[in-house]
Parts: sequence; structure tokens; C-alpha cells
Amino acid sequence: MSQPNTGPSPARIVMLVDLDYFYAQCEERRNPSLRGKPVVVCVYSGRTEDSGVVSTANYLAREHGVNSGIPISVAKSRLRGLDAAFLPVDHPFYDEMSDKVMTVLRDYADRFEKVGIDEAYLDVTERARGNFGAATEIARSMKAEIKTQLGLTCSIGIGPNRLVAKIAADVNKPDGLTVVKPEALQGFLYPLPVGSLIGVGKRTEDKLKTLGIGTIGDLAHSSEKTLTDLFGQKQGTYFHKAANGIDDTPVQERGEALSISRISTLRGDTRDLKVVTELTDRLCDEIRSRIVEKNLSFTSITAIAIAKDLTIHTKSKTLDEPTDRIDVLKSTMTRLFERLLGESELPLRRAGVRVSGLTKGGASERRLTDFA
DNA sequence: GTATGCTTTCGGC
DNA sequence: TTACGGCCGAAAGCATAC
Repeated sequence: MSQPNTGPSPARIVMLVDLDYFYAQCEERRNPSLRGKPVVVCVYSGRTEDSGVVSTANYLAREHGVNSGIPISVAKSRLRGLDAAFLPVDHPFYDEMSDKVMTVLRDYADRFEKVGIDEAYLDVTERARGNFGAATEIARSMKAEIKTQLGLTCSIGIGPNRLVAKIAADVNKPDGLTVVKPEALQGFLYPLPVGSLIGVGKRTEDKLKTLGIGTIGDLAHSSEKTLTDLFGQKQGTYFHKAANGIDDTPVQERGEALSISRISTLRGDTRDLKVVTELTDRLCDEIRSRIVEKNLSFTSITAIAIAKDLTIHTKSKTLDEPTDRIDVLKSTMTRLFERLLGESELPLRRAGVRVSGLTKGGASERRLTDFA
């Protein structure tokens, strides 16, 4: 019996490619007359004329404090008099552009992993022969091809692993290219705020600040024990490794989605189960269509409720066996929302449905194979 | 103690 | 002063089984 490989993993070169302000850039690309104006891509909830939030804004809009997640009405007041364009999200169009970009990128990688509609990791170790200069040339070629073929800019980070590549891509955008060689790792990471690390959000950042840890360098110099005591084994170990630029997670193609969900805003706040069910029945129908389209079954059903005060509450139910039945989905949803309404006095603002535990094959199809 | 599964919450984009 | 989406994966927290 051979021992498991516990030696150092071989040196890698990993890139993170991030399309700049993606939805808004797609809109600029489709309609060049938008260039030079603030462009704001919005999710309209349909409740009132301007209710909803900003999904993505271009950099001209961001200069005026218009960022993802702010209410549309706030964005409008911040851009008043500036000839800004407010457009509704067009997911089919962005999906199509994304597919085109990813097809280009995939060809440049030894291994490829799409991590969102506008982001992908590429392992280029082999074709760059472990050479960061060669990797940089690959990145330049990709940027040029995406620009000339598709008219889009992106920001790229190159590093010895995913963690460093991701942070590198973030420090220079839009249209950036940042290379962090292993020997430059500490000089690059240490001055950055801890919030630059994936997994360190506002809460964790504040908690670390009270301990006098503000930069990644501060974090790197904290003992692993201190961190595991404070944040638990898993997160503490992760922080310690991450601060020292260590990350062994491989770049690999992702399989099928693990869950499918639909959520929507109610026309008015309500505690009426009938009104909620009217909406969730429609959402269930949409989910069932996706399930049939992809020839799947689900094992777990989750009801999602967002109350008037924007707090999120969920209830879920795992079935004894996978199903694709719409009646099971709808009736389970009703029972879960009954429970949700019973646990709080607040009226609901939004309601949603999620199915997970996805397995290949519709229920009837699987019943046949069960006899085989 | 460790592995596993389920429910709920968190947070990125 | 307020205003407020729709997804997704993963972590956290808990229970149970061995």
C-alpha cells in the first residue's frame, strides 16, 4: 500500500477572468448610443413604477454611488439630470453573451471552471509550461479576442492558485491584468484589507478589527490556534491558510446545477395563504417546466418567505423518494407556507420556491428502470 | 469521535 | 428620511447512527 500523497502540490498557474460590469456592458455592446452615459440595469419588481433594485451599473453610474443592490428610486435621484439609461434585466441576452465568452475562454485553458455568468477560472499551468510570462501572454490574447470578437472587456488575475487569482483580478478593473508571481505573494497580499478574502464579509471584518487585525498581513501573523478558537476549526484554518496565500482547490468543470429556484415579489404585502399560494403555484409551474426540460427529479422542497421587514425565512421538506410531480410540489409548498405564516406575525413581501436533491430522470422513467 | 443527512441561514453576483 | 431582486452554492447548526 502506498501512502497518500502528502507532499507539496506541484506549482500551478491559475487565472480568474471576470467580465467587467457584465449586464451593463452587454447593454452598451447591444446599443452603442449608451456609451458615455450612466447605464443602470434594473430588476423591476412590478409592485410600483420604480420599485426594485439595481442589478448592475456601469462605471459612470458607480461614480455617483449607484451600485448593485440599491433601490432603483435611490439610483434615479443620484443620477438626476445626467441623461442616465435605466434598463430592465434581459437574462436570455446575457446568457447568450456569456456562452460565447466562455466558449472562447475554454479553448485557452488546460482546465476550465465557470463560476458564474460573468466569471471563470482557468488552469493554464501546462500550456504556459509553468511560466508566468507565458501565462501573461495567454491572458493578453484572450482579452484581445474577447474584445475584437465580442466587443467586451474583462479583468484578469493570474496567480499560483484560485485564491490569489481572484484577488488579483479585483485590484485592477475594469480592463485590468494583474499578475502575482509566487515570490511577490506576501508583498501583494499583506497590505490588503482582510475583507479582500473570499469568505470575509462585513461581519467578520468588524470582528477581526476589534482584535487589531485589519490587513491580510495582520491575519497571516495571527496564530492558527487563535483563529480556530475564534471562528471554529474549519473557518479558522481557512483564514490562516488564505492569509498566507495557500489554496489547493483544483480548477474543474462543474456538473449540473444542485438546485433550481424561483422567487417573486407579491403585488402587496399579505398574510393571506390563498394569495401567497396563487403566486407560488405559478412559480411551481415554472420550476416544473425546468425540471421536465432537463429531465430531472427533486428530493427536497423549500419555501422561501421574505417578510415586510425584509427578513428571510425558509422551511423545507425532504421527500422519501425523488419525484417530478407538480401536485406534490404545490401541496407541499402550501403546507410549508402555512407553517411559515404560523411562526411570525409579519406580512409577507416576497415568496419563493426552491427544489434541490436533483437526480437525473423523470419519476415515471425511473420507476421503469427500478424493475430492471 | 466521526460520518452522514436534513434544515436554515449567509453571502456573492 | 425612506426607498429594496432573483438567483445560486456553501456554511452553520443540529440530530442521528455507528
